[in-house]
Amino acid sequence: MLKEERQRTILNEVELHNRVLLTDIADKLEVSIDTVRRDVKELDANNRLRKVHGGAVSLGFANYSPKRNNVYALKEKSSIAEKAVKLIRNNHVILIDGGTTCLELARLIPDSFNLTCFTLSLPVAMELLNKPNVETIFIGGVLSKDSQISIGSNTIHNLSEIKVDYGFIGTGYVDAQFGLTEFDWDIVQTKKAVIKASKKSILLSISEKLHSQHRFKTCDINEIDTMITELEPHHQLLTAFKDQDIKLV
Amino acid sequence: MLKEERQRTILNEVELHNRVLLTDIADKLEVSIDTVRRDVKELDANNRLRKVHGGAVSLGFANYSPKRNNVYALKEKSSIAEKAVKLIRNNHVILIDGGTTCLELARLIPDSFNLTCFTLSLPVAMELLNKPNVETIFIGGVLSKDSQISIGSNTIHNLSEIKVDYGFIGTGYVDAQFGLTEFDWDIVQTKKAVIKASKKSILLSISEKLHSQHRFKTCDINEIDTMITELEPHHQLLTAFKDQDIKLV
DNA sequence: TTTTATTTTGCTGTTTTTTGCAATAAATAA
DNA sequence: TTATTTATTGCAAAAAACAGCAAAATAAAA
Repeated sequence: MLKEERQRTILNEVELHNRVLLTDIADKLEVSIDTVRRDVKELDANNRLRKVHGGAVSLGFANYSPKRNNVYALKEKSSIAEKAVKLIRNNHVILIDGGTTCLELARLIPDSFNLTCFTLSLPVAMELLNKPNVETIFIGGVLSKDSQISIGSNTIHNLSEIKVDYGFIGTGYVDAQFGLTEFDWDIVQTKKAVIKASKKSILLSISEKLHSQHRFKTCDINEIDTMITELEPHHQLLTAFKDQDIKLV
Repeated sequence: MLKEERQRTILNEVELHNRVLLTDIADKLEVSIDTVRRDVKELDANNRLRKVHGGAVSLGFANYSPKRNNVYALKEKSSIAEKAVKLIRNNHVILIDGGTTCLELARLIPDSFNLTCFTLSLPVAMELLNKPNVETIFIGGVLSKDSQISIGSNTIHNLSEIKVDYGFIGTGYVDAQFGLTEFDWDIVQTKKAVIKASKKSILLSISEKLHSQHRFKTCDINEIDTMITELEPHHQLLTAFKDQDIKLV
């Protein structure tokens, strides 16, 4: 039996079942487990599959990554996300909201971080699955087509049963006077639940969104513990928030 | 024996079996192994085949999809998904499992269909969000990195509270005797819950997965109502399933 | 035809690759 | 935690590849 044949068989088996055990392969091909191990190692090095403890998994399954070609103000959002990541400590339990800024935060979480992450955003969840040491828990519910997050009573109920260290929330509109507001009533209800589920709420908002408001109110500004923008904390645009009971980063 | 003749024989053998062993050829042609080696080396240099340690493989075999962005056996899976879509009626409430075949099913749901779709697969949910008339509900829970679906007790509990018309499930291993099996215990528990939550369970499986088994059992074959493969229902590979209380499509 | 040059082939010893085994370390499960 | 499974490492035997050489076969020239 040629090595190429063996490797082809291994690949077939992996593609077919998404995951295989080295012992099964060794058994099937009637070679020693060391040989299979070496083959899998080689295939892994060539990016044909991914080697895991005890076996191998297909790549096709773990490759999805949301595209971020056309993210508005990506630079600002990245800088916000960078500041946000600095707040996170190992073994924290956090909750990440939807939106591109939060997605950027998820993306920037280092591979080494050991975290438990709740989220109700589909793209954020996808991103978190790529982090080897993050346990991801999706808050289920009816999915909003626009924002790709869970909404509705079921979501709110699920959120009512958890309490996390930090809740990172994005928002539509922020104003020092009127607080956080949104265009969509369902989203507001969900965000309220997110804030309630968080010991500390961290608001991620680019400066453009400051001093704007809309129809439905999520909460007052002082219900938020920390607000992160791409600006320096003492920037003049933020003076209106300085008086409030809120930490600026 | 002419060199041309020998090389022709080698090529024939490679095209027929996709591979040859140098020793076999030397034996068959009654020449020294060095001669065969030299022939193969020459054929390799002319790109007629690919020389490997101990023998040679056909070109197609060697660079079989080096960087495949397409799904394994996509053709078969699409044909299964097409058959599955035909079972769905307007205003049905359905539940779609994970896996590439189920993802293909989600993709093939026509835009005109008015459905309520539960799912525990992240990629399937993403796909369903593109369907204008489908209300998508994600079953939350701990997310499995490998399979990108919700697993764990929370998922199972959530599933226990719904009852859908059709549950479309993919599976790792299927056997007429041993039923549906998986290699992962968590997945098995989840699939059990999916079957329980469905008035009718539809199994989607490409024929390659038939007559294979693994460690943990999901259920017996007769707990499934309908099995869809890419084969005709009367294909000989399916005879073992004909005796069972299961509908073949 | 005979002689010479060239290519092909098989053989020998050496080097490299592959494979399985055993001892130890690491990771996972109970 | 302890016990069991899986990984890693080094090693040795076997198989294969390689390089060089000489005999045999073939082609070309005298």
